[in-house]
Amino acid sequence: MTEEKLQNLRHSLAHLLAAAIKELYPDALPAIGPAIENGFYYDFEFKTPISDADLPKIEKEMRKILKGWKEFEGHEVSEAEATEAFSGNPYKLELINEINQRGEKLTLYASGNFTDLCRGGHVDDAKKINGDAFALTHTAGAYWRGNEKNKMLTRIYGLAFTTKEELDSYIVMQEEAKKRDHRKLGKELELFTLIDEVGAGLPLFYPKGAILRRLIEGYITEEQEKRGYLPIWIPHITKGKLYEISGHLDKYDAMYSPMKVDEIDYYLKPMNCPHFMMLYKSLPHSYRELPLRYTSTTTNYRYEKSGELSGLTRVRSLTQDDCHVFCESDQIETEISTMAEMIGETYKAFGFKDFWVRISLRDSKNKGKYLGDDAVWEKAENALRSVIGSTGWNYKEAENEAAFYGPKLDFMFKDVLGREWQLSTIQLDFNLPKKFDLEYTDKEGKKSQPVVIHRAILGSTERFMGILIEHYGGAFPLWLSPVQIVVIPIGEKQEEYAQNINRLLKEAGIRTEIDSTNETLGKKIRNAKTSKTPYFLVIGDKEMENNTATLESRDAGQVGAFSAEEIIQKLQKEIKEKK
RNA sequence: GCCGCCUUAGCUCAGUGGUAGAGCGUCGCUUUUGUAAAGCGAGGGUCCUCGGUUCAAAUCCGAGAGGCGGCUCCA
Repeated sequence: MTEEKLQNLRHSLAHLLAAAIKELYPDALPAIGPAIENGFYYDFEFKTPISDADLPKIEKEMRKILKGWKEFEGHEVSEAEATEAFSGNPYKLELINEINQRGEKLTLYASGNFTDLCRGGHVDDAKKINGDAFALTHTAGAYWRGNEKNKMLTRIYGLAFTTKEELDSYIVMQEEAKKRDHRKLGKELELFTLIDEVGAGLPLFYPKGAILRRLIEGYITEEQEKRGYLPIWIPHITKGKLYEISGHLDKYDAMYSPMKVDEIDYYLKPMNCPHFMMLYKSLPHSYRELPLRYTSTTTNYRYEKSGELSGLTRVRSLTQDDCHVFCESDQIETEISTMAEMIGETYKAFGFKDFWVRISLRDSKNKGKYLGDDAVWEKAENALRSVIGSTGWNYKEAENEAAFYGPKLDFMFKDVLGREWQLSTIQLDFNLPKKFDLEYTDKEGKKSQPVVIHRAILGSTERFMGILIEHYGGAFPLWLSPVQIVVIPIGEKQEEYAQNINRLLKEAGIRTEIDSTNETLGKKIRNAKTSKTPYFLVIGDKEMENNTATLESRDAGQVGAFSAEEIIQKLQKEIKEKK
């Protein structure tokens, strides 16, 4: 079945859902019901609330109605006719009005005794809908037209495929994906946790999680320093004055309430840009220093709405690998190119292939609403386009998506449940240099204003970790594994010898753990495997006699018996290659 | 924040108005193990919190906190 036909099938099922709802809840008002990835949804205003428990009943009704359906009959109607047909339904009336305003034709589609306002796109014969190949999955609240000022409707989601087999295999896939959910693995592998008494959206990291964080952040630090990026450090609380200058104080809504220190308001920092600006401003600068690349990996605190929080992907304490490059406008393209190259290398190192880039540009028809010089905008937008165009990455240009202060690139990823998240970002900022009155002395000896490029590769360490955990399903490559090898003495007799091997590995910089518990070998191996550690060593009498240890790999099974030196060499070689 | 669901031992979860349960983990003893779970025993709970109904509440009702699925903005 073609993608278009599948869309038609799904859209037809949305109609069927609405028909069933009208039968079961005559006073419910249907609003809008499109086809989506893997299925469909329909939004309704219910007079009495329904919940997931009502779905089986609705599904049953859908199958019953489906039997009486043949084809979808469409016909054009006048505005008066349409308004008449949907009087009492403010949602449909709003849509009718808008369609009419746009000068488009109004069409109604009917099947059985259900009629809906619709632009078309259904299966030509309702018999083509397989009653076993769809399923209602869950209900959710959704604001009318996605605007929180509007009424909250009840959305019913459904899955739909051509055959029951496709539906079943999709459901099985979802079950498998749930096993890789970073929130589940975070607990199981002792990486991080959320604690009620600490607060919502404030994750705490166990030793293994802290090591993983350090490895990820350390990688970025190393890559940056190779390229002439300079570390800075900034405090986490700051006078309100700073945000008055930056303009965030009355515009930024995710700031925590201030605390009084000596009668003055101090804020937890929700972003780092103003501090970077101040540090730049506090020294005189020459064109010879540019581009000046300041970086800092530092935590921000943002008040995110409670309902928005989710594991590590949406939190209230987020650590950014932040960077601000101060440069001349002629240097924009080279700087962005370096950034893109670093981002590409980072994704490769962490095994990320599945992402796309959004290029947010200004509204070309309304250039007046943007801040900054037209020529600089032009340069910046072209630089973003040409750099991304030459990488071969998937990208979409999004006109009118740029901030008023500059265009940007956002790198988008999906989590195991198919939700999209932004990680890396490159943003031009023509506003802050002005607000902070930044300058440098140019070649002619005159004061000039630098361009600021804001950039984060990880985006936030927490979110990056969430995506990373799911990407590997917790089975990290050797260089990223919090524990790289478990040393397993079979019994007490080998304990001392095993401790010695463990020490040699540790001294060589290998992250090890020794399992000295009073358990059977089988149990110790099971524990090593369920912890997803890349390697383990078995040490019994045989190994002791030959001064070796038996190496087994998570991915490749038994490797063989080696001396401690050989094992160290093997692991170090693999770490170097993979990284 | 809003709509819906959920919250019982460290973890996964049974338990629908009448004295709080299981498996795993933890601790102790026995066992000293050769490639995915040894045996026995012990300990562990303000049943998320506060309030209400009831002779009696983990269970029913209300409010709050936290988690989950969505909606708008964002890393």
